[in-house]
Amino acid sequence: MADGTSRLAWADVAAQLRGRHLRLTPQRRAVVAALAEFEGHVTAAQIVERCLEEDADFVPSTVYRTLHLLEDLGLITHIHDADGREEFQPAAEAPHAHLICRECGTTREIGADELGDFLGLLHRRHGFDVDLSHLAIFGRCVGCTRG
Amino acid sequence: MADGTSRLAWADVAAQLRGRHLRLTPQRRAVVAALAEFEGHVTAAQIVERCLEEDADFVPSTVYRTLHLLEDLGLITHIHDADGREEFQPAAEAPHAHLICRECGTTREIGADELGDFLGLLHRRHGFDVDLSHLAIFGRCVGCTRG
DNA sequence: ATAGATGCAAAACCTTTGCAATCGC
DNA sequence: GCGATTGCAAAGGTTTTGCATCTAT
Repeated sequence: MADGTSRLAWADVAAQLRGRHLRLTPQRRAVVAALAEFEGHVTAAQIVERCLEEDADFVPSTVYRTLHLLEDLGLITHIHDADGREEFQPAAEAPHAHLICRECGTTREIGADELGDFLGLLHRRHGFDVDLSHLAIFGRCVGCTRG
Repeated sequence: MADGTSRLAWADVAAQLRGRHLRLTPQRRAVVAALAEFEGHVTAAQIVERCLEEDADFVPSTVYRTLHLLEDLGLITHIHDADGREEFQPAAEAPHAHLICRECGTTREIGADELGDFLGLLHRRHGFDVDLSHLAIFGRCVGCTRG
């Protein structure tokens, strides 16, 4: 996607599941819906909470299983946030990294194009292929530096 | 440090502690010694294990408390590894980032000089000051790409 | 002496797992 | 119906916390 905002496409989820003889259950719908709602980086806990609002019978293990399934299907990815918790995001068609402010916790996306030759440099120099969607860059954001 | 290898200086630890009326206990010595031994990125669990070898009376909570204290003092920093566990390292005088292979788990250090204008770019473009020592870059290393 | 540290044990947290029951296909 | 999926409940692993005791300064 050009604008950096990635959405989890229903069609993709359905297609992937059917293609592998996996099932589209209400619980999975709910998790996907929750992911779509947040439109960005979500903690597993946030998904659990959202799903519980919808249906009190929801259970965390199902959420985790679903999230890991979606990840296996290549539909979402996860990074670990500043506190070490899993934070999921739709697998963007245009992969992007995250700038995470250690002071206010704000997360901001930046695309590969904003990294300059960073990726190429690491590849040439170390033969290292960066997994951009798992790249969490910690530091201080503008606001906190000025404030 | 110029060579990228950072050591935790005893003098710094002692100075910081005394300056704040904190105490240099045997347990703290042991943790610092363990950190020095590994000379790099260490898991909290590794420190605990090492300390237990020295003295069976060691207790994990003390290790965690000490590590967090050292971090507060600015002597060490930590990142979260691929599994979300805390991984500590001496606060390098020459800060460096880490290349972490998601396949084999190998970690490799790279200095600011190897990042090209990456840091400057983020600063100019987003006003974002990267905390280099918390930068964990995930991807595939040379070995795993070739293999 | 006295504030700071430790050990212990328990809890908090996040995540995973086994298994019988259930339900989508 | 069959096999995938769920709920439940329990366990696993990591990190934190309260409190009485101890100790470096």
